[in-house]
Amino acid sequence: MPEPPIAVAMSGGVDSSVVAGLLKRDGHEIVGMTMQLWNQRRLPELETEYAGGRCCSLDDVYDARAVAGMLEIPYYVVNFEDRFERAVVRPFVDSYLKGETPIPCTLCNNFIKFDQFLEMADAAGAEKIATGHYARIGYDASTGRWQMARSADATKDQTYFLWGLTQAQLSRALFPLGSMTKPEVRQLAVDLRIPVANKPDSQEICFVPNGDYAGFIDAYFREQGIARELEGGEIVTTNGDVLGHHAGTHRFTVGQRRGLGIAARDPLYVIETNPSTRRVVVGGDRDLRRDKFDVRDCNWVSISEPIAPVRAEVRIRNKHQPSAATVSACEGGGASVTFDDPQRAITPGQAAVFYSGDLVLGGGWIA
RNA sequence: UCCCCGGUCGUCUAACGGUAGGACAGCGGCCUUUGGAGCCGUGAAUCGUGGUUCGAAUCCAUGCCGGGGAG
Repeated sequence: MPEPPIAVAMSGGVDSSVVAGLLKRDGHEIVGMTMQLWNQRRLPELETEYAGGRCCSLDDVYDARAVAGMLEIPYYVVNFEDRFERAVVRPFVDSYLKGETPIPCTLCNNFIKFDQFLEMADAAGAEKIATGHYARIGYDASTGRWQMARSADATKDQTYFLWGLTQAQLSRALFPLGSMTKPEVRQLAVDLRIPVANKPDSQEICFVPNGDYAGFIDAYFREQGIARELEGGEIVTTNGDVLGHHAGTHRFTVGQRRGLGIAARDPLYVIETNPSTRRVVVGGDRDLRRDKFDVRDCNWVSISEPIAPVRAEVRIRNKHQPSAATVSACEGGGASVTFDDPQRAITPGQAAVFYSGDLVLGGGWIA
């Protein structure tokens, strides 16, 4: 009885190509799939001549197909554009207009890569899916839970974007790169004769080609034919003194320094954005620090929802050094978090991920 | 109309008569599978005109502009 195939999500980049190569080398039956998530030509006004390093470009599909061909595995391009727009792009836009700062990568993981892609794997007869994410998954027989831990390569760890995965999703996911370092992966790519071994890592929001997310939001609204009223407003201090004007609160996020255009004795940072008053509040570095905040829609990963407050190291942005805190789960699936020491720029819409050492306890959305 | 005070990078602000410097803002790069942050680099000024002086942002005269004053 042959084992069912493993569906490998192949972006055309080094990491997922190595995953496919590794599993193939180890004798697994695999099927390669590339998710088509966004048509880069949809908003032509955002086109740049520099097209590398983002998902769903024709070059990336070409690369993925070439790797699959070299490995002699079945390969499909699956079109998830509708779902991607509904579950990722629109929430991303709405979030900014609400004065938040979204994380599209986490939504994409929750609703695309570990949801619709699993359905596609079912259709291909695959029980497991494998991706090039840097994180570790394990099963704890004593609690009966799937656990997630930070990757061996701390600099590449992606658990900040994966905290939303459910037990059901984790039970079917394989992260073969979680115990490797990036240099090892690149070396492996050479050893396995993967043609994209030297391709640069992707970065920035995959559906925003030039890094100008505000420009994307504007272009998206124009494409949808939705006219927006004037969005400019005042830039004010925490005391309400007007220092200047801006062209839309969605162009700012908490902690932001550049782009304010206001000269002061010391640097000014965005403290909060308020779409209803169209005000952007600015202040000094010390005005950014807070120790207490709430999260909503928690997902508990390696442990079940705790009844008593738990001590944890909490990360509030991808490259944030997790910092000691107490986390108390609340009614309704949220939690309140209190850092031992105040942290800078705790931003609504971003995620807070709770760790115990390398173990991902869970996470939630900052309210 | 008269009398004071003051005019330096985009902004704020330094410089015994001796290379006009800094901060903030801007711009560029690095970093980064979110947005920020951070780091590195970079352009940019003595209100005009005369004069004194080896040498003027600095001293003198005058004009212009801004603020304040017994009309």
